[in-house]
Amino acid sequence: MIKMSTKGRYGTRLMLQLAHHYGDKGQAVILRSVAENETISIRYLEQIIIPLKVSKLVKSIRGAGGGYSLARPPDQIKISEILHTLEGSCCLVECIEDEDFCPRKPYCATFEIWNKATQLLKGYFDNLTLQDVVEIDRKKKKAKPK
Amino acid sequence: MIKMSTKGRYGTRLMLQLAHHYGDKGQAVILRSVAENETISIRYLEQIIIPLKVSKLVKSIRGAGGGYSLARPPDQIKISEILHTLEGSCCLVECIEDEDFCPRKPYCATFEIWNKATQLLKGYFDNLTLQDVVEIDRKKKKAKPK
DNA sequence: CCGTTTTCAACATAATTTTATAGATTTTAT
DNA sequence: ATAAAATCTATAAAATTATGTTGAAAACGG
Repeated sequence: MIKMSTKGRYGTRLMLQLAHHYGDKGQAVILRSVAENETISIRYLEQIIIPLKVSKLVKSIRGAGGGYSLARPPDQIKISEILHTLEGSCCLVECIEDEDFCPRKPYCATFEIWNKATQLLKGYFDNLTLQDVVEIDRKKKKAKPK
Repeated sequence: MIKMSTKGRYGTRLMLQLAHHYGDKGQAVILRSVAENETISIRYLEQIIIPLKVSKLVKSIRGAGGGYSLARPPDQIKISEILHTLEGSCCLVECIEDEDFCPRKPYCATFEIWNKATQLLKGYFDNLTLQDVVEIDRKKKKAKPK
């Protein structure tokens, strides 16, 4: 399985929840409600949101009445940014980003094919914003309400 | 990191080695030589080659003078077959292949985007054969010999 | 034909990373 | 003060990655 880690998947869903409330007044979303809506452990979400905060994709407000919110409008957040933050990158193999990861690179044919596949993915996620996903979500919920 | 497991990566390199010797007379390749060429533990290669054998991508010959060889010509082995055997699939997320994996599917926007990304990858690996990779390899070695 | 070597085959174990949970602390609004 | 919420630290469970040990089949030399 060429799989995304749970961090990337859960993190995107978390960001999607925040995106849905972006612009609401008094809009900070608390992790507990995300945890309930998405049935993900709140403790795990805490670990996931830290890097999102560090990379300035979300803001936090502490204390009662606090919570998290997007640091920028959803149409200015690329999915590739989320993945890059949570997965390190959206590369299929480390040797693509990390120059020194593997000495075989200059004569490695498999590097070429993983690299090409990675470019395909990157191209897709670079041109996809949180706003796009919000719209997919709304359309889908409309088509099949409840 | 949306990463391929080492099984997929090492396994492809293993298959590439076998492909290079396909057609040689007395061509069975021993794992030890693959292990040395690719600097991968021979024990780990043994674990990787078992599923490749089960799915009939490689044949084995036991005993002295034995080894492994491709079960079909390299231009008739798709990279997607190798990945499917070793990774379970080349899906980014399990919910794409496994119907029952996640109940959120009917109203999950992220499913849509992981699915689309998976189709991109699948399309690429479905149209790429071991022979293609062998040619990339030969071209690369020619360009920068030794 | 017999034993030795070569190789695959099977099983068990160890190390590492990923995934997930738990408890205690700090900050802030009311 | 009190309660709500983020933050910090630790730990546990599971999967992935890797190694070690022994066994079994086939070829080969004598």
